[in-house]
Amino acid sequence: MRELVKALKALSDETRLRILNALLERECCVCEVMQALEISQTRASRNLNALYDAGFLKMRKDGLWSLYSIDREGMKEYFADLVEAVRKGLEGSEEAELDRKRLLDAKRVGPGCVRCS
Amino acid sequence: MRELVKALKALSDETRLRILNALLERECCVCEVMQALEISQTRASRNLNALYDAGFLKMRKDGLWSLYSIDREGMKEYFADLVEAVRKGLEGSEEAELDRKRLLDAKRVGPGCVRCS
DNA sequence: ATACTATATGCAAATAAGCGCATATAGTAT
DNA sequence: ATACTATATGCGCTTATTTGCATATAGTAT
Repeated sequence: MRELVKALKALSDETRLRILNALLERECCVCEVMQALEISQTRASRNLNALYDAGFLKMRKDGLWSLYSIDREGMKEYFADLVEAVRKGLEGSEEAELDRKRLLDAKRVGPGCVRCS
Repeated sequence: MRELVKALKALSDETRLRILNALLERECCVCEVMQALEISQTRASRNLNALYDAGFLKMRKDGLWSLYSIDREGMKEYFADLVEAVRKGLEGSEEAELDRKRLLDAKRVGPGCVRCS
Protein backbone atom coordinates (compact mmCIF):
# COMPACT_ATOMS: atom_id res chain seq x y z
CA MET A 1 0.00 0.00 0.00
CA ARG A 2 2.72 2.44 0.98
CA GLU A 3 4.65 1.45 -2.14
CA LEU A 4 1.60 1.99 -4.33
CA VAL A 5 0.91 5.40 -2.83
CA LYS A 6 4.52 6.39 -3.40
CA ALA A 7 4.38 5.22 -7.00
CA LEU A 8 1.20 7.16 -7.70
CA LYS A 9 2.50 10.26 -5.96
CA ALA A 10 5.55 10.06 -8.19
CA LEU A 11 3.30 9.99 -11.24
CA SER A 12 0.90 12.69 -10.07
CA ASP A 13 2.96 15.66 -11.16
CA GLU A 14 3.12 17.25 -14.59
CA THR A 15 6.91 17.62 -14.63
CA ARG A 16 7.42 13.97 -13.78
CA LEU A 17 4.89 12.82 -16.37
CA ARG A 18 6.76 14.85 -18.96
CA ILE A 19 10.02 13.25 -17.84
CA LEU A 20 8.51 9.79 -18.08
CA ASN A 21 7.26 10.66 -21.55
CA ALA A 22 10.79 11.62 -22.58
CA LEU A 23 12.23 8.45 -21.11
CA LEU A 24 9.69 6.43 -23.07
CA GLU A 25 11.67 7.59 -26.10
CA ARG A 26 15.11 6.73 -24.78
CA GLU A 27 17.60 6.83 -21.93
CA CYS A 28 18.45 10.41 -20.91
CA CYS A 29 20.95 12.22 -18.78
CA VAL A 30 19.83 15.05 -16.53
CA CYS A 31 20.90 17.77 -18.92
CA GLU A 32 18.99 16.21 -21.81
CA VAL A 33 15.85 16.25 -19.70
CA MET A 34 16.54 19.90 -18.89
CA GLN A 35 16.77 20.71 -22.57
CA ALA A 36 13.81 18.66 -23.70
CA LEU A 37 11.45 20.06 -21.05
CA GLU A 38 13.14 23.47 -20.76
CA ILE A 39 13.39 23.27 -17.00
CA SER A 40 16.11 24.02 -14.45
CA GLN A 41 18.83 21.62 -13.39
CA THR A 42 17.47 21.36 -9.85
CA ARG A 43 14.02 20.57 -11.10
CA ALA A 44 15.20 17.92 -13.55
CA SER A 45 17.48 16.24 -11.03
CA ARG A 46 14.97 16.23 -8.18
CA ASN A 47 12.09 14.90 -10.26
CA LEU A 48 14.21 12.26 -11.94
CA ASN A 49 15.25 11.12 -8.50
CA ALA A 50 11.62 11.00 -7.35
CA LEU A 51 10.74 8.65 -10.21
CA TYR A 52 13.85 6.61 -9.49
CA ASP A 53 13.08 6.47 -5.79
CA ALA A 54 9.54 5.30 -6.45
CA GLY A 55 10.85 2.41 -8.52
CA PHE A 56 10.15 3.42 -12.11
CA LEU A 57 13.68 4.19 -13.25
CA LYS A 58 17.15 2.76 -13.20
CA MET A 59 20.29 4.83 -13.33
CA ARG A 60 23.84 4.28 -14.48
CA LYS A 61 26.84 6.56 -14.36
CA ASP A 62 28.97 7.37 -17.36
CA GLY A 63 31.72 9.74 -16.41
CA LEU A 64 30.06 12.90 -15.21
CA TRP A 65 26.68 11.88 -16.53
CA SER A 66 23.85 10.20 -14.70
CA LEU A 67 21.85 8.27 -17.27
CA TYR A 68 18.27 7.48 -16.35
CA SER A 69 15.95 5.08 -18.10
CA ILE A 70 12.72 3.25 -17.45
CA ASP A 71 13.50 0.10 -15.50
CA ARG A 72 11.41 -2.23 -17.64
CA GLU A 73 13.08 -5.41 -16.41
CA GLY A 74 13.37 -4.49 -12.75
CA MET A 75 9.98 -2.95 -12.03
CA LYS A 76 7.02 -4.88 -10.73
CA GLU A 77 4.28 -5.88 -13.10
CA TYR A 78 1.74 -3.37 -11.87
CA PHE A 79 4.34 -0.62 -12.18
CA ALA A 80 4.67 -1.50 -15.86
CA ASP A 81 0.87 -1.42 -16.13
CA LEU A 82 0.85 2.07 -14.62
CA VAL A 83 3.51 3.23 -17.07
CA GLU A 84 1.52 1.80 -19.96
CA ALA A 85 -1.66 3.52 -18.77
CA VAL A 86 0.24 6.78 -18.48
CA ARG A 87 1.65 6.34 -21.98
CA LYS A 88 -1.87 5.84 -23.27
CA GLY A 89 -3.12 8.85 -21.34
CA LEU A 90 -0.36 10.98 -22.81
CA GLU A 91 -1.31 10.18 -26.40
CA GLY A 92 -2.34 13.30 -28.24
CA SER A 93 -0.84 15.64 -25.67
CA GLU A 94 0.76 18.60 -27.42
CA GLU A 95 3.07 19.26 -24.52
CA ALA A 96 4.34 15.70 -24.52
CA GLU A 97 4.86 15.82 -28.26
CA LEU A 98 6.81 19.06 -28.05
CA ASP A 99 9.04 17.61 -25.34
CA ARG A 100 9.79 14.62 -27.53
CA LYS A 101 10.54 16.92 -30.44
CA ARG A 102 13.00 18.96 -28.39
CA LEU A 103 14.56 15.76 -27.09
CA LEU A 104 15.68 14.98 -30.63
CA ASP A 105 18.03 17.97 -30.51
CA ALA A 106 19.09 17.52 -26.90
CA LYS A 107 22.80 16.92 -26.35
CA ARG A 108 24.69 15.50 -23.43
CA VAL A 109 26.03 18.82 -22.21
CA GLY A 110 24.96 21.01 -19.32
CA PRO A 111 23.59 24.54 -19.23
CA GLY A 112 26.88 26.10 -18.12
CA CYS A 113 28.74 24.59 -21.02
CA VAL A 114 30.56 27.21 -23.11
CA ARG A 115 29.54 25.51 -26.35
CA CYS A 116 25.91 26.43 -25.59
CA SER A 117 26.28 30.14 -24.99
CA MET B 1 -2.26 16.08 -19.79
CA ARG B 2 -4.14 18.11 -17.22
CA GLU B 3 -6.76 15.37 -17.04
CA LEU B 4 -4.11 12.72 -16.54
CA VAL B 5 -2.42 14.68 -13.77
CA LYS B 6 -5.77 15.15 -12.05
CA ALA B 7 -6.54 11.44 -12.32
CA LEU B 8 -3.18 10.47 -10.86
CA LYS B 9 -3.43 13.04 -8.09
CA ALA B 10 -6.79 11.54 -7.20
CA LEU B 11 -5.17 8.12 -6.92
CA SER B 12 -2.08 9.25 -5.05
CA ASP B 13 -3.59 9.27 -1.59
CA GLU B 14 -3.96 6.37 0.80
CA THR B 15 -7.50 7.22 1.84
CA ARG B 16 -8.68 7.40 -1.75
CA LEU B 17 -6.95 4.15 -2.68
CA ARG B 18 -8.75 2.51 0.23
CA ILE B 19 -12.03 3.97 -0.97
CA LEU B 20 -11.41 2.70 -4.48
CA ASN B 21 -10.62 -0.69 -3.04
CA ALA B 22 -13.97 -0.71 -1.23
CA LEU B 23 -15.81 0.36 -4.35
CA LEU B 24 -14.18 -2.48 -6.27
CA GLU B 25 -16.35 -4.68 -4.07
CA ARG B 26 -19.61 -2.84 -4.58
CA GLU B 27 -21.47 0.46 -4.72
CA CYS B 28 -21.28 2.33 -1.41
CA CYS B 29 -22.90 5.30 0.25
CA VAL B 30 -20.78 7.76 2.21
CA CYS B 31 -21.60 6.26 5.58
CA GLU B 32 -20.64 2.77 4.45
CA VAL B 33 -17.25 4.09 3.41
CA MET B 34 -16.95 5.76 6.81
CA GLN B 35 -17.63 2.46 8.53
CA ALA B 36 -15.45 0.31 6.30
CA LEU B 37 -12.42 2.61 6.56
CA GLU B 38 -13.20 3.94 10.05
CA ILE B 39 -12.82 7.54 8.98
CA SER B 40 -14.81 10.74 9.57
CA GLN B 41 -17.78 11.88 7.51
CA THR B 42 -15.90 14.89 6.14
CA ARG B 43 -13.01 12.75 5.08
CA ALA B 44 -15.18 10.15 3.38
CA SER B 45 -17.31 12.71 1.57
CA ARG B 46 -14.42 14.86 0.39
CA ASN B 47 -12.31 11.99 -0.88
CA LEU B 48 -15.23 10.33 -2.61
CA ASN B 49 -15.88 13.61 -4.34
CA ALA B 50 -12.23 13.87 -5.40
CA LEU B 51 -12.43 10.48 -7.10
CA TYR B 52 -15.75 11.45 -8.66
CA ASP B 53 -14.38 14.77 -9.84
CA ALA B 54 -11.36 13.12 -11.43
CA GLY B 55 -13.66 10.85 -13.45
CA PHE B 56 -13.37 7.48 -11.73
CA LEU B 57 -16.78 7.34 -10.07
CA LYS B 58 -20.42 7.87 -10.83
CA MET B 59 -23.00 8.86 -8.25
CA ARG B 60 -26.71 8.43 -7.83
CA LYS B 61 -29.05 9.67 -5.15
CA ASP B 62 -31.44 7.43 -3.26
CA GLY B 63 -33.36 9.42 -0.70
CA LEU B 64 -30.83 10.84 1.69
CA TRP B 65 -28.06 8.64 0.43
CA SER B 66 -25.42 9.41 -2.15
CA LEU B 67 -24.38 6.15 -3.73
CA TYR B 68 -20.99 6.07 -5.36
CA SER B 69 -19.60 3.40 -7.63
CA ILE B 70 -16.81 2.93 -10.12
CA ASP B 71 -17.93 4.32 -13.46
CA ARG B 72 -16.82 1.35 -15.54
CA GLU B 73 -18.93 2.25 -18.56
CA GLY B 74 -18.34 6.00 -18.53
CA MET B 75 -14.64 6.24 -17.87
CA LYS B 76 -11.99 6.42 -20.55
CA GLU B 77 -10.00 3.34 -21.40
CA TYR B 78 -6.79 4.46 -19.78
CA PHE B 79 -8.72 5.30 -16.60
CA ALA B 80 -9.87 1.70 -16.49
CA ASP B 81 -6.26 0.61 -17.03
CA LEU B 82 -5.22 2.75 -14.07
CA VAL B 83 -7.92 1.24 -11.89
CA GLU B 84 -6.84 -2.24 -12.90
CA ALA B 85 -3.20 -1.46 -12.13
CA VAL B 86 -4.25 -0.12 -8.73
CA ARG B 87 -6.30 -3.22 -8.06
CA LYS B 88 -3.27 -5.33 -8.85
CA GLY B 89 -1.06 -3.14 -6.69
CA LEU B 90 -3.48 -3.53 -3.80
CA GLU B 91 -3.37 -7.33 -3.87
CA GLY B 92 -2.01 -8.68 -0.63
CA SER B 93 -2.45 -5.41 1.24
CA GLU B 94 -3.62 -6.12 4.79
CA GLU B 95 -5.17 -2.70 5.13
CA ALA B 96 -7.20 -3.16 1.96
CA GLU B 97 -8.31 -6.58 3.07
CA LEU B 98 -9.41 -5.31 6.47
CA ASP B 99 -11.41 -2.52 4.83
CA ARG B 100 -13.19 -5.05 2.64
CA LYS B 101 -13.89 -7.19 5.68
CA ARG B 102 -15.44 -4.30 7.59
CA LEU B 103 -17.41 -3.35 4.51
CA LEU B 104 -19.29 -6.64 4.80
CA ASP B 105 -20.85 -5.40 8.05
CA ALA B 106 -21.34 -1.81 6.93
CA LYS B 107 -24.91 -0.56 6.90
CA ARG B 108 -26.55 2.33 5.15
CA VAL B 109 -26.87 4.45 8.27
CA GLY B 110 -24.81 7.36 9.49
CA PRO B 111 -22.70 7.84 12.57
CA GLY B 112 -25.28 9.92 14.42
CA CYS B 113 -27.95 7.32 13.97
CA VAL B 114 -29.48 6.19 17.27
CA ARG B 115 -29.52 2.58 16.16
CA CYS B 116 -25.72 2.63 16.19
CA SER B 117 -25.12 3.94 19.69
C1' DA C 1 -45.26 22.70 10.71
C1' DT C 2 -41.03 20.27 13.72
C1' DA C 3 -37.57 16.73 14.42
C1' DC C 4 -34.26 13.91 12.64
C1' DT C 5 -30.80 12.05 9.14
C1' DA C 6 -27.18 11.80 5.35
C1' DT C 7 -24.29 14.46 2.82
C1' DA C 8 -21.84 18.66 1.34
C1' DT C 9 -19.05 22.64 2.19
C1' DG C 10 -16.74 27.23 4.08
C1' DC C 11 -13.10 28.15 6.97
C1' DA C 12 -8.85 27.60 9.46
C1' DA C 13 -4.89 25.01 10.96
C1' DA C 14 -1.51 21.65 10.06
C1' DT C 15 1.23 19.26 6.96
C1' DA C 16 3.40 18.27 2.62
C1' DA C 17 5.25 19.33 -2.12
C1' DG C 18 7.76 21.88 -5.45
C1' DC C 19 11.42 24.74 -6.71
C1' DG C 20 15.15 28.30 -6.89
C1' DC C 21 19.48 29.69 -4.99
C1' DA C 22 23.70 28.55 -3.42
C1' DT C 23 26.87 25.14 -2.54
C1' DA C 24 28.77 20.42 -2.26
C1' DT C 25 30.47 16.40 -4.65
C1' DA C 26 32.78 13.86 -7.92
C1' DG C 27 34.55 13.07 -12.42
C1' DT C 28 37.47 15.06 -16.44
C1' DA C 29 41.15 17.59 -18.47
C1' DT C 30 45.36 20.20 -18.65
C1' DA D 1 48.18 20.61 -8.52
C1' DT D 2 44.13 23.95 -10.83
C1' DA D 3 40.16 24.67 -13.78
C1' DC D 4 36.04 23.15 -15.47
C1' DT D 5 31.68 20.23 -15.83
C1' DA D 6 27.43 17.43 -14.55
C1' DT D 7 24.76 16.20 -10.93
C1' DA D 8 23.07 16.17 -6.11
C1' DT D 9 21.40 18.41 -2.04
C1' DG D 10 20.57 21.68 2.24
C1' DC D 11 17.92 25.63 3.11
C1' DG D 12 14.14 28.65 2.80
C1' DC D 13 10.11 30.29 0.60
C1' DT D 14 5.81 29.65 -1.65
C1' DT D 15 1.96 27.11 -2.82
C1' DA D 16 -1.02 23.06 -2.51
C1' DT D 17 -3.31 19.32 0.10
C1' DT D 18 -5.66 17.27 3.78
C1' DT D 19 -8.66 17.28 7.53
C1' DG D 20 -11.60 18.59 11.52
C1' DC D 21 -15.09 21.65 13.22
C1' DA D 22 -19.10 23.85 12.56
C1' DT D 23 -22.78 24.72 9.72
C1' DA D 24 -25.67 24.45 5.55
C1' DT D 25 -28.61 21.73 2.59
C1' DA D 26 -31.95 18.59 1.39
C1' DG D 27 -34.60 14.50 2.04
C1' DT D 28 -37.67 11.67 5.42
C1' DA D 29 -40.95 11.06 8.97
C1' DT D 30 -44.44 12.34 12.32
